[in-house]
Amino acid sequence: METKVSTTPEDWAATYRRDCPSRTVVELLANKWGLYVLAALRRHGRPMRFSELRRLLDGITQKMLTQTLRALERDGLVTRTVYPTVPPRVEYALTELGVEAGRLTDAIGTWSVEHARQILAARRDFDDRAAIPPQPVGPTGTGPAR
Amino acid sequence: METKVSTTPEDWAATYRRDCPSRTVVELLANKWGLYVLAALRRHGRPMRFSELRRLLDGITQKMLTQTLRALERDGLVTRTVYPTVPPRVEYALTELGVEAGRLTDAIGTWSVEHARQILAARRDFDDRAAIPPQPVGPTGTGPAR
DNA sequence: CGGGATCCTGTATGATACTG
DNA sequence: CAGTATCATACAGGATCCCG
Repeated sequence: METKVSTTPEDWAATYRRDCPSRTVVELLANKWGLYVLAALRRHGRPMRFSELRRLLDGITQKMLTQTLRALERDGLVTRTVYPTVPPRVEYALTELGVEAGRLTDAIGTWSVEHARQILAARRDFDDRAAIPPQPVGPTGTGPAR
Repeated sequence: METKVSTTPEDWAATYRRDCPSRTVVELLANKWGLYVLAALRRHGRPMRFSELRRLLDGITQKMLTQTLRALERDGLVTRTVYPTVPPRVEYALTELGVEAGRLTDAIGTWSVEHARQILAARRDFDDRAAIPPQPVGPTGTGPAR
């Protein structure tokens, strides 16, 4: 209530409908590679080459990178410029829209880094608690050596 | 304002490494259901019941919802409270951390709604351009009709 | 170098049924 | 109601090979 956004609860309800167009947009951003590519391009501040992105994003395959870039290009978040030089040279740059989206994905990336430690701690904690032998019952051994 | 740890380009580089812990966090948020659940809880402003979430998030299966909530709980973003009433009643609430994360995912959801029209237009445009007949080549297909 | 096209497998996700 | 357990499968994603 304290936050003043232009979207109303009614808009949100529509968002949750599986046929809401915005869902396809969310799903574009809510995918690790799409998110990383956008964040990387935004942080880099200038166009990047295909291989540059590939090298930066550890673990991404050529297929996934191509696929991701295509999807982003298709939705108007990045532009693809081909320089017909001898060794082909293709650069990807963010559009205005892409920069905006990049701000959001960048924020997630940054937040994740800043809270990774805390979250991983909570995770270990949870796992430990779940690993406690299932034996709360009975006055038998307080500590079932199991 | 939260303690803003100045992120440097070097930090980012680490982010892109597949073994960077933050990646697991990103992947928690960068998934449509996780994103929607967080956003929904945040927008709702108060705890929600399992079935409430299920009804709201059109298309989510009980399995996915459970799985998503578990993951969020594990990472300390939501708390799970069970009221041992006759018909079981379980409520999910955001933790402080969850509220923060929710701000980010909410932002993505909101942005997606606000730009869906524009993005879908770009998408149609792209598809149309791609659909241009692969060259109404004149006489005798120059290329092997495969 | 920057992909396109294939092939192939693991996992994510869905559908269904059962339980406390 | 709020799950857990199972089974079935679609699709994401990895590995390869090839081409302009």
